[in-house]
Amino acid sequence: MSVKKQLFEQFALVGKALSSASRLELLDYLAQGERHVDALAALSGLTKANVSQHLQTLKGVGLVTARREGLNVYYSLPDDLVIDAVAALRSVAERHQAEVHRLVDTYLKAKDSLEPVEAEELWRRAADGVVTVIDVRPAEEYEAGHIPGAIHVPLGELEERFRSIPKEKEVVAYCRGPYCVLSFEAVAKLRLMGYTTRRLKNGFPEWKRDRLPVEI
Amino acid sequence: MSVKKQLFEQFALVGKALSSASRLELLDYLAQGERHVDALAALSGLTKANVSQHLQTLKGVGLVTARREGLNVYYSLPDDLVIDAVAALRSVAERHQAEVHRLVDTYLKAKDSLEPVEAEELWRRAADGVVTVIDVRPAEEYEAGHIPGAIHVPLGELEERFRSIPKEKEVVAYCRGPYCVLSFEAVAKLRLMGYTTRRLKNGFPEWKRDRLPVEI
DNA sequence: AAAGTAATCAAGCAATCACTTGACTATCTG
DNA sequence: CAGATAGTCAAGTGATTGCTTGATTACTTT
Repeated sequence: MSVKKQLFEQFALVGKALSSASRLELLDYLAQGERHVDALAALSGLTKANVSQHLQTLKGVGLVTARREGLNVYYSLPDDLVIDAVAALRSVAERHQAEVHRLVDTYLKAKDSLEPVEAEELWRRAADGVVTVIDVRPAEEYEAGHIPGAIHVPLGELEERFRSIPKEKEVVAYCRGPYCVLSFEAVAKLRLMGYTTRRLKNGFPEWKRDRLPVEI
Repeated sequence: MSVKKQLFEQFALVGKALSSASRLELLDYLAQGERHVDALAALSGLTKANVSQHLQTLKGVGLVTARREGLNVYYSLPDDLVIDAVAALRSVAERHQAEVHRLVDTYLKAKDSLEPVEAEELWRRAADGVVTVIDVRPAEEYEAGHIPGAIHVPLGELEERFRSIPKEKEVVAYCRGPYCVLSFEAVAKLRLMGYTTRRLKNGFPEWKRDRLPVEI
């Protein structure tokens, strides 16, 4: 085997030692200070024999050091390199997890976003302030009456005016009715910009018909 | 399973991905730049299918990213966190390896140091300048004749004079003969000071008897 | 010396892993 | 469309791993 391969083999041994959740947990406890085997077993909920084996594995690659004192063997971290190594794994995992979450979110929202919001649900959530309602109809129609608190953003002006819409909250777009394409297009554009967006199931006429509050 | 355990499970996945010498080698190539599967297979000497599998593993925890361009899929490192993680493993491995080497050396030298040097071997190595020869007998005996190039360091003056003995070279101490304790004691003291030291198997009288060169 | 406690060792099991082989998919080119 | 190429998938095999159980060692206390 080449020298290079041998080197990587050595590094891999360290990786192998760090490839078990139990061992990482033990290292986490040891990062707080010296512990003996029974204490670690109690903290982790593992059997004593199992903890002992994990500690041997860690000791085998220099991730922990042992010191006997009477009956007890105290384990501890030899230096900060160990903490650095665990932290590095953590960073990679966290960054990747964040990416996974984002992807899952996007996917789920994409599915949900095809499901339009019911008027009753929208009213309830708007009252809680957890959604932004936007009206994408032409100005005349907006001025003739709209859902209370709705921001008027005609579809043609969406590109210039989307900055006024907070990105944190879900956005619900509505227009003239269930077959009005304006809100579909608004949702599509906003989603491309990174918004969580859905359509109101029906439009403003239905809202009014259902005796829900109207602002002029 | 507890949230905490789940977290460690995630970190462990990253460790697992880093627990194979082949994968670390692939990451090393990718650290130099984007590469497609066949190129990595050629560089590493692994089969294409195997490289592909390793890359899937790495991608699974976000250690590499893939980009398709025509027939080729180009892999690369998503960010410096990956390099940091590998470097952390490397550091731990290297520190530990150094310790292992030190321990093995100490052990081997300790064993060897019990084996006295043969006169013929000493003469050969002294001619090469790779050993320092010290004479620990009293001044009168040294002045009556000694091994050429030998430094006179009577046992009683060892503590004050050891600074004149280079630490890099092996030190060979001799005195009156195989049963002369002076050289044993000198060896013991010098080893405590960190020297690599052995005794000459026999002493100066035997050296002279064997017609080896003498300096006065 | 005997009893008791902390830790380790040893054997065994199911699960997982690395690697191989051969088939399959995706993409480009003639 | 057929043929070629890059990459992936799927199944199988031997080796390794994590954990359990019960025995053994190391040390202290009585």
